[in-house]
Amino acid sequence: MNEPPSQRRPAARRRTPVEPVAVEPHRCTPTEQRRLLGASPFFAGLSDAELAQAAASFRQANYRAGEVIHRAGDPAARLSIVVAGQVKIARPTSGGQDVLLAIIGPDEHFGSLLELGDATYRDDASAHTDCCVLWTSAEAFHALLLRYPAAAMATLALVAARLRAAQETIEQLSAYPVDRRVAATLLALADRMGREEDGAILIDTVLSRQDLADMTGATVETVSRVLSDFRRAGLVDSGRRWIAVRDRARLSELARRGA
Amino acid sequence: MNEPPSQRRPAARRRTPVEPVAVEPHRCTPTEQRRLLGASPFFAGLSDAELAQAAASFRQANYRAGEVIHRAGDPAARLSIVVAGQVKIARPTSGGQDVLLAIIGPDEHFGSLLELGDATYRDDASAHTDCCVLWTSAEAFHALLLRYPAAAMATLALVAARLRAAQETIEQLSAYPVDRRVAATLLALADRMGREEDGAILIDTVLSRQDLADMTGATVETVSRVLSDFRRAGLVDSGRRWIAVRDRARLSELARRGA
DNA sequence: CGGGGGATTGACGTAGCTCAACCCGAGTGG
DNA sequence: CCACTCGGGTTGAGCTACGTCAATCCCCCG
Repeated sequence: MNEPPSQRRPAARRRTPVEPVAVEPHRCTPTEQRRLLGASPFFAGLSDAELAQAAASFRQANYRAGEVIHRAGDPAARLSIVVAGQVKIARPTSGGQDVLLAIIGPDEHFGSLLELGDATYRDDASAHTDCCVLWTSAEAFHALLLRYPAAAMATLALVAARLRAAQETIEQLSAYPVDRRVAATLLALADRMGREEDGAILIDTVLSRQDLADMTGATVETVSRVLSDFRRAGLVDSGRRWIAVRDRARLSELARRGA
Repeated sequence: MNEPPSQRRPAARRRTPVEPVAVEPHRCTPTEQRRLLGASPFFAGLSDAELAQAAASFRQANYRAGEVIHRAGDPAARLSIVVAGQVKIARPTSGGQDVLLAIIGPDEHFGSLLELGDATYRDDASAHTDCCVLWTSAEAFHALLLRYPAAAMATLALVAARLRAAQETIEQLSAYPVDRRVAATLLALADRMGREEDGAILIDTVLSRQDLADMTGATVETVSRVLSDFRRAGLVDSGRRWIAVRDRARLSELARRGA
């Protein structure tokens, strides 16, 4: 104890704790591709031969953080599965602000299900981190689902899970004030991509106030105020583009029953 | 012309125009049941033999308007397909208010997809009108989907459509003021269950201000004010538990670009 | 004809948005 | 290695859309 003051970090540590996650644009071999697809929920349980066949219709694409993958209004041609990194799905609104609908991680899909019957994408997709995706045409994916019922069931499960999450969001937006929505969003993020970091759960992705605002239907300023309150109350720890949950129990209490 | 004044209806006609839709609790025969299932998107294209087999796992239930079908928190056991009438899916919130997630009509499903992995229902379901549903256990439905890939694809399409609708709602709640949300909701309702009624599109179901408020994340009072404005502007016509769209074009303009 | 539930309207309070100033940590180029 | 810059974050001071509370109205039913 009695460390030199220069070594002690302030009550709320404001320096970036980790973050600079860089996925080097790996180019995977066909074998690697097959392995990745086989490990994804979509094609789990396929035989090697089937897997090879399925994998044949996929191509690979790498994106740098921030790069646009497609824009709302573009012809909806592709179905993509994220292999590494994260993809941000945001819906532009007529007011200019964006609504952040999802951050898609490994083994999750985005893009066009033929089932949706969409002629064009409704959302912007961009690389939230450096990332690598496998993609195929909407038609080819449809054909795969018809051919491998297990894949169709897996897709159904994933879409159903998203529907459930969307309904949760609707409930929140309809019925709860901003602080509760922020709390709930932080908890969800911590569960999906939290990492233990000396006593707190660090949300292991770059996350700006703007992102959080777009996720909760609030403004940057309001989110900033809410986070300041949370920080003062010892619920979270936060800095430039990072947030850690410090007191999960109390935050969860707040998310469920309000301040 | 020059009708006796007693015969002329006021500018905004306030008497119930139609509404009292009563579905007499019909009890359908097994044959009838099979026909209905065969006509539904789920089991379209099955052979007669397959259809008979699928239909065997379904039972029938009739409810009177207002009757509770299941409550949030009940063990999630059933998957139901609406045959006639409408079912209201509402999520109770911790503040006591309800969020109206959907009004389910004929050939649509509600309840538990096994895929969701829910142990309990998350929503209340109640008969919005007198209605008739065919139901089966979540497990049996799951088995049917595995057995008939076409049914799985149809279910996927329906769930995907709901996801799209939910995302639309999230966009609205996040980014647009109440009047636009109400306008958009009225248009959607008019499209789904509108009926031509002397120059206007009557939304052909009982619809209270409270229902509309629960659909748009607003309060009864606000919705009432918005509707009064719409009525004064000649956009809609409304009365006790009914609404008709009088000027679709302008209402749609308002829904897209704001007042 | 009376009762009751839905609807309307008004007065008022406030959560959260807007606008604006300012701060600060992290790259960047000299 | 330092100074500059710039994007992200914070904080404050109004303003307003919408919620709350409350009174009144008016269909529709018994």
